Amino acid sequence: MRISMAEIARRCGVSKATVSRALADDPRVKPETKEFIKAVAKQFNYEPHVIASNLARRRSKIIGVMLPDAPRTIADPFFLEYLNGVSAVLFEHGYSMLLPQVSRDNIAQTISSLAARGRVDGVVLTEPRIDDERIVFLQKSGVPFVFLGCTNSKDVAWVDGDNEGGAYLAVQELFRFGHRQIAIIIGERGLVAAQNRLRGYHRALTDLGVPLQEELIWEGDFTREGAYQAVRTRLQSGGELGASAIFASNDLMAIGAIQALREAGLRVPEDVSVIGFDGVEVGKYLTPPLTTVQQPINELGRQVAFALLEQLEKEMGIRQTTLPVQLVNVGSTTAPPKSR
Amino acid sequence: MRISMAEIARRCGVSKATVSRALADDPRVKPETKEFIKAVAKQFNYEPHVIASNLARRRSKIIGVMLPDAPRTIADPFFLEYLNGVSAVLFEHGYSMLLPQVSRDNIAQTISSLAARGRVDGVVLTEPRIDDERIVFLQKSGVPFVFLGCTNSKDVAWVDGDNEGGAYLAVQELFRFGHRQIAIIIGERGLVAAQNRLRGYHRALTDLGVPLQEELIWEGDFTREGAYQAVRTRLQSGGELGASAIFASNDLMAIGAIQALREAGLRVPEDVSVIGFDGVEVGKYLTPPLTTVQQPINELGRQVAFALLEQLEKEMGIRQTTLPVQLVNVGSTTAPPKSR
DNA sequence: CTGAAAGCGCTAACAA
DNA sequence: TTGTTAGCGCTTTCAG
Repeated sequence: MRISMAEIARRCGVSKATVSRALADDPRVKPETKEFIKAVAKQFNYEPHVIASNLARRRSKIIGVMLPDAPRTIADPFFLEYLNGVSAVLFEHGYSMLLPQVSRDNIAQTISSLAARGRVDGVVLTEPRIDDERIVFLQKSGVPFVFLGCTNSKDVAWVDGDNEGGAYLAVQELFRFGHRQIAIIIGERGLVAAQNRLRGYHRALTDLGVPLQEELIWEGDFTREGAYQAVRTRLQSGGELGASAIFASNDLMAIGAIQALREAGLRVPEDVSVIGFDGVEVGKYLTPPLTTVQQPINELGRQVAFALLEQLEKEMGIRQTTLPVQLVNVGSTTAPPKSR
Repeated sequence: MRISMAEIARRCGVSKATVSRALADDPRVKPETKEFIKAVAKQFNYEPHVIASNLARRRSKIIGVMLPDAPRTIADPFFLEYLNGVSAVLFEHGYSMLLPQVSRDNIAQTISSLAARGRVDGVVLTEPRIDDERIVFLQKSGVPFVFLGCTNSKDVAWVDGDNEGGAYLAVQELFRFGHRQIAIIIGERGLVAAQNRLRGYHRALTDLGVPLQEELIWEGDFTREGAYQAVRTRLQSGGELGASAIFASNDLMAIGAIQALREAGLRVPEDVSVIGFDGVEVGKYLTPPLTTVQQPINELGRQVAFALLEQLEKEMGIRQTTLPVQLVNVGSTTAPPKSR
């Protein structure tokens, strides 16, 4: 227990109110008094009690940050880079992050205790699902919130990379290389992002005049293991992949796919081309580096934070932002199809 | 603004105190009253105001978590896995995490505002430096704290992997493969972990009767770029590496080293063997998977949290724990030296 | 420019 | 078993 504001006030011969104002640089305090108080505070190493201050102010200066469930989070470097962007902006503005533990089956409870009065000033969420139930809870609670990833609900703030456009780019690039049998490993159905990337794939093929083939749409769940299994199964059963190129809906799945291909003796990109989505650091560590649709991951985090702060501090309306994506490392894990 | 405890009390025709007790399951409250109050609270969707409650209780139920500076954090997947372990345990016990932004030059300020009365109940820190100045600040502040990584100060709680032993294992394994020219890429000098891994390297060579060679100790900083440059420089200047095997003090550096080697046309492990340290997920994604000294990363996080909770809740003394490490993927990026 | 006083919403003696 | 009474440490009207 260290010194309190009351104590400082006593030692300065002024009231608590004056100390409070002086430390907040309120212009109504006489300069000399202010200097004096500040000096005394420094001398005693006074630090205001944030909790009490927040209680009086009716705010917490804490933002709740919801990441996907544990298994995804730990495996996906995307979220670390994202988190870094979020936290950088939040801290610049004096906010701290609260990372609650969430599991799929107690969403309602997590949300409501997170959004409980006074606990957090706002919430940022990731990976909206189609008709995400969290949205209802949050709107009811009245706590401002922003999603990383576009939602299909109106009146919800979000920031997202151009999922559909990115997928389109990837498929187009594979087509340019000469591929006509292009498979997609989709992400967990139910996630808006997975849906949009699939839509980009569809649109590209249609525009390019390539007939859609249901058997080239492979189920994945955004994890490396999922994609690994998806590819492995195909190679084991038929022996033939049926595709000369694979567009994986995220980098982790691209990595899993590549592993499965190599284990089966297939070379990347000589035998099969692979493109990922996200542009995580890890992709650069591979040999060769992963060809992928790069999202500005860190910037996504920053923008999410900004969007929330605008709601909190500037009382601006909700904002929906899409950031551009770009293809990187073209020709690294991509090449023309093997001629027969 | 939702309903308050006073309001619930009024509606139940009891005092705030009784409501408070009822909701805390205090046995002194008559069962019927308790049930009734709980029912009313539920009906109104009452959530206690955590901040106020904590103010009254003189605790925050928040733990400050200090990670290394931003550039390291973002690049090193180790910390995400670690963080997951920490947070899991903390949340099981009702604590939240606060991740402050830290930079090397405002450590004093960060620590003191973090440890300021009431803000956090305890702090967990990573990567102790030799004679770490944070320790002094923390001890002065009186806030309980635990380090991930052993310190050279007495009376400090910490949890660590067996750095020296792990390094010893790695070198021993390379020796078994027949290597005699074993280089080490060390971590940032000043970090206790870097020092201990180097010590293990020394001890192993000495025990194995291999003469120490200063020119086989390469400077690194625990980043991929640092190790990449370290290896690259060597290959460019002399052309000869001077080593048939490399022990990198962490996985990220092993990855950087491998990149530099491959760019120079050297194969891993046929031409040069590489062993890392940590056992991060990413290592498994490489082709071939990285041979490394695996630490129980998630468990390290859990133990750090437990050690702190013991101090907080059980008033147990400080605890120092070392967890075992093990070599994994032997023969993956390691092989006998090339015969000439 | 400064102070007094009234809370913020809850907990915890101490009484009853 | 319950209520009363003080706070927790700070901010913020409202007077002066």
